[in-house]
Amino acid sequence: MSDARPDATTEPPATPPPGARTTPADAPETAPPGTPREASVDVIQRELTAFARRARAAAARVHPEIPLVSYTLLAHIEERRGCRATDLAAHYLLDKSTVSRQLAGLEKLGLVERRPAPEDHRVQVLHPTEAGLAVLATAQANRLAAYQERLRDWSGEDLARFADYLLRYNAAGPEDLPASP
Amino acid sequence: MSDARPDATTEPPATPPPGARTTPADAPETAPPGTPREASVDVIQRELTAFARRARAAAARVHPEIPLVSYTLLAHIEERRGCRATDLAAHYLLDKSTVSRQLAGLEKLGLVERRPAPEDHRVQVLHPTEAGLAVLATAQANRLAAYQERLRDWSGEDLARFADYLLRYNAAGPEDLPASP
DNA sequence: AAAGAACCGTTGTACTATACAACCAAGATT
DNA sequence: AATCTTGGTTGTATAGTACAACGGTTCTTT
Repeated sequence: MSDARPDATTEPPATPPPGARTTPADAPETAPPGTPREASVDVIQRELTAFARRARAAAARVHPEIPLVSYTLLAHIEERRGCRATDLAAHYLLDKSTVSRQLAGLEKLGLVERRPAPEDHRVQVLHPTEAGLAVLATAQANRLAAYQERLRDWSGEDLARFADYLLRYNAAGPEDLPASP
Repeated sequence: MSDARPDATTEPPATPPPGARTTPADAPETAPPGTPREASVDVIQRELTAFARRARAAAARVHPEIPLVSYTLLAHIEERRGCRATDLAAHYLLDKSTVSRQLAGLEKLGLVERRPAPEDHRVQVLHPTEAGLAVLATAQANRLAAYQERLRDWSGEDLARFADYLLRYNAAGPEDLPASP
């Protein structure tokens, strides 16, 4: 309660927007049994958006150590031991230049290492350094812990299903992601 | 267009991860029935993160009309007819200055209107203009349509449950959101 | 009532993330 | 060889954001 925040902590509109909605969805706080598809989709849209929106704001707080979004890239590099910059760009829908600069930053911080590929002399194979792995490990641990905490009260079944839904949602590919600003 | 993203799903796993863990976008795994809590949480964490990351990238494509992230703010203003700038800042964990500038942009585009409050002369009550409402309606429609498309194959039950999970997840409040970098 | 604290919003400054375009270097095609 | 293609870097520009300092307001306290 640091500040006066009368309206809110949660995204779902306190008051169902009267009219002006394109859908009859009144954004129920908890989806009742007979929720029509449109309503559910609307809620999903809004909630995912809310998540994405807040995620950015919260990011800095979680690992201020890694000053960059490039934490993600580092994670990816680690995940598949050794990858090219282009892979990262493709995977995250980023421009080559962006990735290039991010990597430059990571390298300057001593978190990644680039090695020329023996075969193709154009590519550089990226590897996390020791420091990179360490940073990554703690960051990951922190984040996972935070999620564990947040999801503490959930039943195992719900967790599994939620995870499943998310996988399914994301599996559709990044192309047409209609998400939040 | 020589995009940097020919495909995000086809990138060759330069070195396939030895473990069971793959990247969501590459290998949509399905959470097996007996998934332990930790695994589920891990998946949830990763998938939500992935979503957040991609969301930003996709944002511009969806509504290029509204050049700003401020679409969100506009939506919020509309949602609760009339609100103050500080509310927005608090709600989205943004700095006052950021909100101020975003609003300036929206105003310059003729999408919002600020009126001094009769009572308190410090505050300005924000209202969407006609144009603002229109823009918002179409943007919302587009986005919803995109989601509908993406979720086309889902059963009504799954949609309802997914929506429910998201609500539940987000309801915990923005404070400790441990999300993606 | 005067002084001070608290609040709302703007402006100055700075930095990150990002895109697009132009470019260079190394392979691949013809 | 000449030309396309691909991987990466650099130049330039633009959002979005934060932090700090500030000028008005309103509320509290003396």
